[in-house]
Amino acid sequence: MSRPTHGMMTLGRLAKLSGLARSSLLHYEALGLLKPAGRSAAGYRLYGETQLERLRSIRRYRDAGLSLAAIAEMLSPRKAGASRGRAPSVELLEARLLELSNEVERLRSQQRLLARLLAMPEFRAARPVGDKAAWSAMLSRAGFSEADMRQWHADFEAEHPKEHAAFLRALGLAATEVSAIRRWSRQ
Amino acid sequence: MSRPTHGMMTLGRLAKLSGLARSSLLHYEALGLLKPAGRSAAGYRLYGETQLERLRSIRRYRDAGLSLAAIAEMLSPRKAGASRGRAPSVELLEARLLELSNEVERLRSQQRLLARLLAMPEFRAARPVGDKAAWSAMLSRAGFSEADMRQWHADFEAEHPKEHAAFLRALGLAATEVSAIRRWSRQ
DNA sequence: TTGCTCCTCACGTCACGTGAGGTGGC
DNA sequence: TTGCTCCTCACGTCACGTGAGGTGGC
Repeated sequence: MSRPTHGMMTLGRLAKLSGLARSSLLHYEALGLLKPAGRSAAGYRLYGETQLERLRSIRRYRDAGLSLAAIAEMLSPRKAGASRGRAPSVELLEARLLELSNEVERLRSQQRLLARLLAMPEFRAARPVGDKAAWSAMLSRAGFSEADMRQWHADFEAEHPKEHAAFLRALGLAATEVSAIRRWSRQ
Repeated sequence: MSRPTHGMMTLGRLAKLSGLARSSLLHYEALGLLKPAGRSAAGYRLYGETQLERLRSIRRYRDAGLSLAAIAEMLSPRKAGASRGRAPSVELLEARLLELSNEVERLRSQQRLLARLLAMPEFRAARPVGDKAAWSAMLSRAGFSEADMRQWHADFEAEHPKEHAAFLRALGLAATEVSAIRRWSRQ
């Protein structure tokens, strides 16, 4: 019961799989939100799929802005007298909630990248960036990956083509470079 | 200089206009992020358009996930030697950042509503909701306004028509009610 | 005069983050 | 043996929130 069973994982492993910090998981445990399935002989916390699933629920609700106290309330077994089982409609709404979380996460990562770019003194300086290579280098220093750059230009071009062009010209890029980037953004 | 000038506003007024809590504004002041333009004879803080603009910048960056310390760093006047003035490209990116903030806010409000709906015991109960009137009443108790309901069904129908239909049936609505809601969602 | 807003501390809260000091497993 | 992960306190941090006790303006 308290020895490592097949499929059991330790705190660090669960943290990695769930994408949460170890300190968060310990915090949830302190609040009574997430208990290990058991302990190893050496006292290590051991978790199973059940806990991972529960953690995913916690994340969904936390991402939706609920307080941990409210989540604990939601996930606690219903009081006596309430009908048992889950309504099928619950699954659908939870799926939708997850979708919203993912979309928010996508937008937030764009925000973070943009903010980092804006925070760069070289970018805020009044003089233009220069050419395409200098611009790529700056994006890279701001933490943009190759895929981020591509995605970012593609979104900009798709949503505001005129502003995208104006922006590239304002950077000091030559007309041929501007066209090249825009063509590549539309592919 | 410290008397109420035309266009000056007090703490509460600025809080309302900016959509932030008064305590947040006081906190920003304690950090040196936002200083009043002056004080009234009675000691009231007085703010002008300059401060409102600065606050909007703070919000944009905060919404993008920057810490207040990082924002203070960004908004502080550049060190000696740096070229003065703003690059025109900065404006464009800040506008984009604002757009992203607004979109995130829209999604987050949907999340909050959904989470509140999911938290309702009546909704989680295994027995179906019943008819259209009961469903509307439940949405209303979850904090949905008339516009929220409309928006929510419209999004659901537009993005996942099949799931929307399945969901409405799972609520226990009659086929005619399901069709009515879907038609109304597509208008 | 009533009711609302403002003031200044100071302490509370929420969701973690960060060591310090020590033990366990490939 | 080395390096990594784990353990348990306990205290720190970030961004506010919440009074307490008092003054100001229509």
